[in-house]
Amino acid sequence: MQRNQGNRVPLEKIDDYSWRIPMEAKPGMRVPGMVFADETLLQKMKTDRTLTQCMNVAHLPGILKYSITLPDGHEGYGFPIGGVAVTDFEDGALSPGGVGYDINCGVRLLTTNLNENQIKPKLSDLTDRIFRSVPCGLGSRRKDFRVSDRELDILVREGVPRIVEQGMGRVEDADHCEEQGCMKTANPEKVSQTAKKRGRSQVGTLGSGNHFLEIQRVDRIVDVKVAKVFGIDRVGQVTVMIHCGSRGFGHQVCSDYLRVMEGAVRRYGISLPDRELACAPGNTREAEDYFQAMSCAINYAFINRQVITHSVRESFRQVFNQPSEEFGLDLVYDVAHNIAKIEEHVVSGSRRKVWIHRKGATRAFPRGHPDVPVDYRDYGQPVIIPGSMGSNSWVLVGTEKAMEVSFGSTAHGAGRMMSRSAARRRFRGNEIRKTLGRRGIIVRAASPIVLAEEADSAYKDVNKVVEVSDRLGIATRVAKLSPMAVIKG
DNA sequence: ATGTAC
Repeated sequence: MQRNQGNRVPLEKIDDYSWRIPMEAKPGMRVPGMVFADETLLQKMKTDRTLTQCMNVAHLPGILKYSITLPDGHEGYGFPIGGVAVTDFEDGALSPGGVGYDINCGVRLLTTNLNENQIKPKLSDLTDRIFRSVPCGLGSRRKDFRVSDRELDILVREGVPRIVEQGMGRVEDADHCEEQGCMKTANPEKVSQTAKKRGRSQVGTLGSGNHFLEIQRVDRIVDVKVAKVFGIDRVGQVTVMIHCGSRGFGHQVCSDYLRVMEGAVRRYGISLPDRELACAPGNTREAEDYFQAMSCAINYAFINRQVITHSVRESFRQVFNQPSEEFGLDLVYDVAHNIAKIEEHVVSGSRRKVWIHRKGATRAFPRGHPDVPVDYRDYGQPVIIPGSMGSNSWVLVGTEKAMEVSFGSTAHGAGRMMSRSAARRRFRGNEIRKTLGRRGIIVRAASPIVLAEEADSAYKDVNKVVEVSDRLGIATRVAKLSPMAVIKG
């Protein structure tokens, strides 16, 4: 049963990949909506509340220019997943729903100097070893790495550099993370004890759902020059991709502050079309507290991916009996795709400080931007887009066009097409495993149910999503990756 | 996404 709510949302076609929802579509909209998609992806958005939610977001106090839905957009909590909302820094809204429950869910990519044929004899052993050392699945905990409340406070305040100091990484890793792996605005005093308790035993765990760890091969190089700068120089080269977030810690921070924001909505008399958009003006205590707590969760996800990276490097060392540096295993980049930050953008011709919410959206800053790591400054930031299980993933590069039309942002992945429950009814985990096996892909999963929920055909085609980004020019294609082994929650 | 619940 589909509600087809989106059919009632008026759309004006601007070009083949851009559609405007006019301000007149719904009373109370402060700006138009802007949907970046091709005809096919747009049709998919009409089967759920995506377009309605895009319109709802346009009601946020202080929202600027337009409410953006990206090609992978689908229905989420209040805001669509695959969306960008920018508000005025002084009195514009900051909203937990615009970030999502999995704060700083994100992706990092490691390159190796191995070719697929060199890794194949050891692939099964390597996958097993990683699967054993990185706990995955719902509620998974790390037995060999637990921290006290005091240590957790230090970790979430200091982020990746702290983990590196503890011997779980290389000094250069931090430079290849968004925010250098640490939001300086993190303040653990604003995080509840419940969140900390949940977080103590989950640093270095993968989680469940669409999270995964893959050993991949380079399938195709589109932009040879930029690929080389990112450390990708040949088809068949082996890479490792880690996709996960802030686990129970971030989830609890989101829940805690959604409640705070519901109070703020009443206190400041904010009128919204959906209570799931709960927010506070940026210059209030509530917004500041959320930002400081969310910054801790952002750092939590960064260190989570850093500790997992360490486990991957250790697994390579053990399986091949050589130091991991021998294989490269360099960090290309670590991107966040569920995050709110303070940035500067040009709006109506003038430069201003704003709150930016990227929910299921990847930053795509161009060459020359000071926030792009020095190693990539002349080319643009690496944009890493994970596919669904068994499908391709992509590396793109940020552009000036993204700064002009999407506040320096692009899509974040395939985006669901079928609900989890529908996928469970339609597919069997073991069948999915066999299908992947026939394609030569090794699968290790904590639960067969998750395999069914995450079946590739429950998702949109990531290649199409990436194609729209490339055609629009809001991040252009660099290299296509395909899985050799996949570890799932 | 998440110790499937105020």
